[in-house]
Amino acid sequence: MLSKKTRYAIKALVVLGKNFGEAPMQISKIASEEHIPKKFLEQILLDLRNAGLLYSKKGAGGGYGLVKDPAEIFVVQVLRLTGGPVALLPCVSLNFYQKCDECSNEATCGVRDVFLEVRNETLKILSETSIADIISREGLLIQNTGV
Amino acid sequence: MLSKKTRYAIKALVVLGKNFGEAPMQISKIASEEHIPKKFLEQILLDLRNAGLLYSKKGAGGGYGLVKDPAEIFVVQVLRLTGGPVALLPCVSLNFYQKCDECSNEATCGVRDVFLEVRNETLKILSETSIADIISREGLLIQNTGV
DNA sequence: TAAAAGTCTACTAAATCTATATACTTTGTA
DNA sequence: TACAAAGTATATAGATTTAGTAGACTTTTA
Repeated sequence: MLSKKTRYAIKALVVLGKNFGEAPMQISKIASEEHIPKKFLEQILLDLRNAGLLYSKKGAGGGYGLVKDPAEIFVVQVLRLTGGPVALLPCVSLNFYQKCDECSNEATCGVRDVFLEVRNETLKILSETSIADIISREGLLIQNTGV
Repeated sequence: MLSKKTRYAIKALVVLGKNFGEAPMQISKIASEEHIPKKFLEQILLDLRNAGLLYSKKGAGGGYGLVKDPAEIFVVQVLRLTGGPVALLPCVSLNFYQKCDECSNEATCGVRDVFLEVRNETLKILSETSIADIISREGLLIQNTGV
């Protein structure tokens, strides 16, 4: 399961993606629109800023904005920045690798092999899907459900 | 990430799968072979037994064994029995569904839509892969790595 | 110069996970 | 029949992680 942190980060980026090109957006606006605790969101946006995904502007009229086009920000990046490993086992994680301490031989572990396959499929989707894709999917879903 | 519980469960089933058709196998043997804390493994095997995957035999010469052929036990079942949801978001989980409390409209949520896709791919793999498959993969890996 | 808005660090409460402890029941066999 | 082997059941402790809160500080604009 993704942590709340990761989920909030994605949601915030989607909102900022819709706002791309406009004036920066305040934390409190994002927080209230997306029902995210403001203080928690502050920390998350700061992380994303320090990672170079967002710019920020202090003072009156300040806020946050995307540095890059939402089509160039991929979901997998957000997971990694917010500490959510893609893999289901530490021994198949690219960025959060750890040896399974109960496993005697990684190279011949059948369990690992299965979860390697899962990771590859997951990674494929998440590294091909951008914030812009999420936004356009929402458009399609709204059409299809007639909401 | 899968919990230790889930990982130990899969490992234990693989060992029992290799032993299928033989006399029941003791907890302590499985525990020492797979480097799993014995007391913890006891609980896990008991769960798997109560779920109908294993039979047990008390007393001297007792132990655990698979009820069904390892080819008929799928990884997805083990995840579910040991509380490891397949989905990365509660709102796309089939067996552990929960509404995202920050989400206003599930039907048109683009984030959800992406993780629905991830879940589908993951589910496909895990519900097609059996304990027997894991065992035969190990055989292949041993050949390929020349160990 | 006051208000708006982000920055930074620390802290806490709750939940969950992992593991251990203890006492009990059943079964086989010497 | 008694003892040892082995599973059953429940409780609990310790560690870690997660989610969220608090508060004091800095920058910017009007």
